[in-house]
Amino acid sequence: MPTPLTERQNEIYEFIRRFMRTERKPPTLQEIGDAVGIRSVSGVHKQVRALETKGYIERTPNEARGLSLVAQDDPFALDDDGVPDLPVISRTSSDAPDSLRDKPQGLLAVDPYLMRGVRDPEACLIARAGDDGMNAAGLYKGDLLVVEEVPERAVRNGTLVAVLMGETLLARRFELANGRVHFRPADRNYTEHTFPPDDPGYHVVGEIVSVLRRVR
Amino acid sequence: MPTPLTERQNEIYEFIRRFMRTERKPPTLQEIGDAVGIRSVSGVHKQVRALETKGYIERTPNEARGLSLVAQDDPFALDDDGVPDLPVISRTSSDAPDSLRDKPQGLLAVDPYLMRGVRDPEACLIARAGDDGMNAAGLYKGDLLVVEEVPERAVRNGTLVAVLMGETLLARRFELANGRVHFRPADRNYTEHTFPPDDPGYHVVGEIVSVLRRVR
DNA sequence: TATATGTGAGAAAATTATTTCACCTTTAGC
DNA sequence: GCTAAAGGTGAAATAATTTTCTCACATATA
Repeated sequence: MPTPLTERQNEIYEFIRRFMRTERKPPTLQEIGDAVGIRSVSGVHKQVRALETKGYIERTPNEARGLSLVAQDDPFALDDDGVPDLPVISRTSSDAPDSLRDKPQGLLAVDPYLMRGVRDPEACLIARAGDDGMNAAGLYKGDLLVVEEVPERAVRNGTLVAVLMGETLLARRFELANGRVHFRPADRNYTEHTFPPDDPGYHVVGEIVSVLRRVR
Repeated sequence: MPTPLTERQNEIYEFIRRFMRTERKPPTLQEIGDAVGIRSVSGVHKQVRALETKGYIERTPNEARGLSLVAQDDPFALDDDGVPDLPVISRTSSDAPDSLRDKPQGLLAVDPYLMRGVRDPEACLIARAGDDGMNAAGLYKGDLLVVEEVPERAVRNGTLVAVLMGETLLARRFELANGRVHFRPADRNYTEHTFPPDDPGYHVVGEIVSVLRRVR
């Protein structure tokens, strides 16, 4: 995900997730404070606002328990009937790119119809688009991208891929030309990234299979 | 199985379940009242207390959103908690607009996360966008639109709607101005449609909740 | 006529979110 | 060593919300 959390912020974020899973509702500010040891609500309020601005939670003003996890951890534990649950992934600075699945933020059920052409459903995961560089191709920042993990050498030329640049995950068109790897945005305002193959500056997660987006 | 519920009580109980599934938190008394049509909180309070004494829910006194569902013997009561399958609809010339659900093309599982804000998941269906008039808003021809069926008078101004024009289903922005209904495309190359209300030339299916698209 | 059930207005009581002010620690820069 | 900025903590008061309570009325049924 975008900005990394401080140790304290992560402690609070983890508590919120645990609480929602067991209690089936979001905690209040003082419940958070009691749990992590902050005696004053305003202290909690500040922390929670930090989580919000960093994009980890969403809040509804003036509403009791008015917060929700952004990556939608599923506290209601869906159990499925043939519909695969894919892990929603995010990344913090300390994670290695190839251990993305280790701590999924949550699970999202995806109908097999939206995974047509996938060779291995087990290799699929969901990531959020980190910028608007592919708007002209119909992909927007925040979109949930269903991605099939594929080693870079197996990526077909010209396909849409999810690629990690540092800590942000981007959707781009993958092109290999003249021994160089190009990541092409659909929008002229965004710059194309070019690397020698296997440069540590990027990490191809896989090919984009489908897109899910909440409209309202 | 405990005491049976009256019709009204069941209506309220069902609302609570739907709400908790899509919003991931219990509703407040006024949210319940607004939804089922009880103008006074005390009225709702009484109803909710009845649900509690009959053993359908549990409550924590003085706590905001302090209610939780009690698992019933009936396995479907709490735990149809699976992923809802929505009908995918299309239209042929002979169908009446309001019988869309009668012959669904198929079913598609949609995670509740993609139905946030929906009042009634039962009223949701999936339709395909029939043209590229909303490309600039990120909707493309062939996209699967998750739509909450809503009577036209309940559509909020400025929302994205799915509307039938003859036999094609379009995504458009709905605007009611000067006693006329406007369907605005996002793209200048497409013409805006304007009608007097309830003109037979169009049929509003409902509000667009989310978008699903296969990329490859 | 009782009795049970459902509805509702209005206000009090309790909880919850927000704001204001202040202080402490760490870190980077000079 | 000093200073500024950023991150974290906390007390206290206010604002908004949510729950709870008190009263009343209407309808159906035994």
